[in-house]
Amino acid sequence: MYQSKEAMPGPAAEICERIWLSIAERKLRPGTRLKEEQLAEVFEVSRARVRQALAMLESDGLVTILPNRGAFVSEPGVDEARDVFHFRRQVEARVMERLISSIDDAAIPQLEAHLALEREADARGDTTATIRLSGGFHLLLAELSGSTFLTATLRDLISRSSLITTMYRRHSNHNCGPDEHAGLIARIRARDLHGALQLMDDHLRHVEEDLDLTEDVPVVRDLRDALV
Amino acid sequence: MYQSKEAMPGPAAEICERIWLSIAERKLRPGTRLKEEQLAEVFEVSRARVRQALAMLESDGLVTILPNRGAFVSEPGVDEARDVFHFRRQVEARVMERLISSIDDAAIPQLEAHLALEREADARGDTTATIRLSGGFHLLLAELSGSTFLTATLRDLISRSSLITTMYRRHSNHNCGPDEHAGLIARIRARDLHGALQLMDDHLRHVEEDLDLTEDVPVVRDLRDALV
DNA sequence: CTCAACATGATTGTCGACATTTTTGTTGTC
DNA sequence: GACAACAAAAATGTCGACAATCATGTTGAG
Repeated sequence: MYQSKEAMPGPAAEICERIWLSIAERKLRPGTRLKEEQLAEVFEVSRARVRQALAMLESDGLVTILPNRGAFVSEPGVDEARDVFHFRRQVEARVMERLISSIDDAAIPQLEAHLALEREADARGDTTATIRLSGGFHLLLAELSGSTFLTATLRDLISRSSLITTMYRRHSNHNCGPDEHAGLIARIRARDLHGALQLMDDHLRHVEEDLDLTEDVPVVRDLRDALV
Repeated sequence: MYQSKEAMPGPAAEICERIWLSIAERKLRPGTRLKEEQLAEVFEVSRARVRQALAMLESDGLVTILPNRGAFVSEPGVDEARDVFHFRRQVEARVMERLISSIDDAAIPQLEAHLALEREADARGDTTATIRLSGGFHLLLAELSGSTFLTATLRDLISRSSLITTMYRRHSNHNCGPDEHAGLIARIRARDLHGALQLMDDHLRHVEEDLDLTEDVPVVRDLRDALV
């Protein structure tokens, strides 16, 4: 879990970014093997860079590295998926508590500006940007709450949520609509903690309910684990 | 935040371990610069190894890496310290909820076995082992709760708590006594959720109150940040 | 024909050397 | 004597080549 957003090894972060985007766009499907040499060629960087990037992505839970075997796009199971969403609801609740008890009015415009970006991306049908900005909204909430820890944790959770969403979503991809975000801003402005908590919880459950978490897809990466 | 305890680059983990221990033993004080070459010489490994280890320790919050400047033992401020403890109380509460709702009796002996180790270390005055085992108890609780996420998060929190404790502790180092852990086991065995939550919260507050978090020690690492 | 042992190819892991950046020390000028 | 520009030293960042490991394909004995 990287905490400072921009202080990490700059050039490697860009590789992360592009791989992340490819996963979000479903170009890279879960289970796909990520060969270092290949990535190095595609991105025109050294293999060491790729290695750094993969290590970061692993700590974000997006890829799984098997020693001497290679890196794969993670395939979170349904139990892990539910775990992530369950925990995320808790964390976002804590964020909201802190935020409402400490936010000053000067911060509200930041939220509205972000919301505007979301609506714009949504309007022009830019799915990738929508997913990204949607997570960014929640992350912004955490940053404004002033807790570096909540921020770091939520950042991790959002990455995983995104991957889970791309794996298990069944309907179209309204990954979490800007409208509900607008409602959250309204509650925050009114310092309505109870309402905000309620809406946030509904919001997150809504996202989870859009997923098909009925059956586990036990695509094992290592056959040794399959025949146990 | 590394999740799988043993699946990380094995040899590098050992370096982590030893640095971690040195920090816990207060051999390495917060703010100390960690030169890669020097560490490589001491541990008789390549500099690349040291680099890996430092990257891990950074993600655990124990060291801070400034690009092109080097790695330093982190110096969490009082606000960050309170943040960590506050969040940790929340996480440990969630752990306890899950644990008590899902634990089976076969797991109890594991807790007791761990407690025995703690008592033994405490009895022979092995401070380092005591600190380590004390954190390990809480981590074991998380593992038994079955949530990989809670476990990973708590693991991170415990690392930071340990560093904070070494920085701000004022009394002797009864970092969190085995006796309170025994109480927790009793509550768990009795499936007494309310009592367990209460005791856990007291326990953690107790640890925090033993610290001197009155004044921030603004030891800046980069002078450029000091004269702003 | 089956299976085990071996050889081959591909991929990851590791290390040492070089380039870059920062810091420290020196010199020279005003 | 103070300060700025420059030079030397040290530490970090980066890269390419080699070694270790794993998967695959082949061969040969039973």
